[in-house]
Amino acid sequence: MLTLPFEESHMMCEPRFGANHPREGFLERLEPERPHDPARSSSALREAEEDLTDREEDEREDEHDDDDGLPKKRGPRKKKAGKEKMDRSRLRRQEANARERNRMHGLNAALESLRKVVPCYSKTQKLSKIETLRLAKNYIWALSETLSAGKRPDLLTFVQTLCKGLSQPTTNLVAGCLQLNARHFLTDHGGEVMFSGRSPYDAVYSPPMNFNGIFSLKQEDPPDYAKSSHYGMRYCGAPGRAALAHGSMYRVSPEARFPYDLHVRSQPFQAQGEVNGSFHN
DNA sequence: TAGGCCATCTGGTCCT
DNA sequence: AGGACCAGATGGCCTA
Repeated sequence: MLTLPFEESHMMCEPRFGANHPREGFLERLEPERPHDPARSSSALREAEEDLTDREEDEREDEHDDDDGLPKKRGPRKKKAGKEKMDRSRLRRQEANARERNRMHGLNAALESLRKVVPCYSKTQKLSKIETLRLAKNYIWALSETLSAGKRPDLLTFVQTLCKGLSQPTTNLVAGCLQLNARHFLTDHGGEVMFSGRSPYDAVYSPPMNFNGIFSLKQEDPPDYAKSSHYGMRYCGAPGRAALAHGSMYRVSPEARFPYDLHVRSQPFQAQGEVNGSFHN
């Protein structure tokens, strides 16, 4: 791990802190208001130790300067200047690291909020970053398709769209969230989700939970979705049945009932324009 | 134990 | 000059 910038040798030794070297205060000055993170704390502490060790060396040098009251030149000034430059460079690096951490934390926070508005959010079984982005893309696409069609999609088509390009575990998770049997989906090499050929309605539809308007089922969840999300899918009834072309890519007749109502802020949306407007708000 | 995922550090590049 | 952004490297953790 490249976590030992510049000189490392002193870090292998016992820290030489005196009782009057407040580490914590220094750390707080370095990176204020960060949530506790063991890994991060250790690295920050390491950085702080480096810095404090350097300062202590400076102070020790200064102690020898005034034995006879005259300022003594100890060692080349050039070296001191170089050391100051190095200290400054190191400090800037530490500050840059802190900014980078904060930036990544912001990115992760945004990703977490995205997780909460795509289907199948779970605190305990979090989607990976890449799967979250893929699922979000598919979700937007699926909703757009639904709007364009102007009618309810069938569940399996919807899930099929959701699962395009997702890994098998995530596909299973999505199918599980939607109370579908994942056996009915096959994934080809291109990541396209195919139906195996069995009737989708062989799958058991146990009553999905209405999760405050979000299309996230069977998951434990904070109850503030209705507040935080604009769009959701609400389960509204038992699915109909549709004929399948046996052994072919799964298609469902348009008459098949989709067991969900699309809702915008708990109101059935009427037009795509409204949705687009809301998105841009 | 290998592989996936993640957090962090780091140096480079671009922009203000 | 300094901050934001990015990608590569690295090591830790977890799971199959």
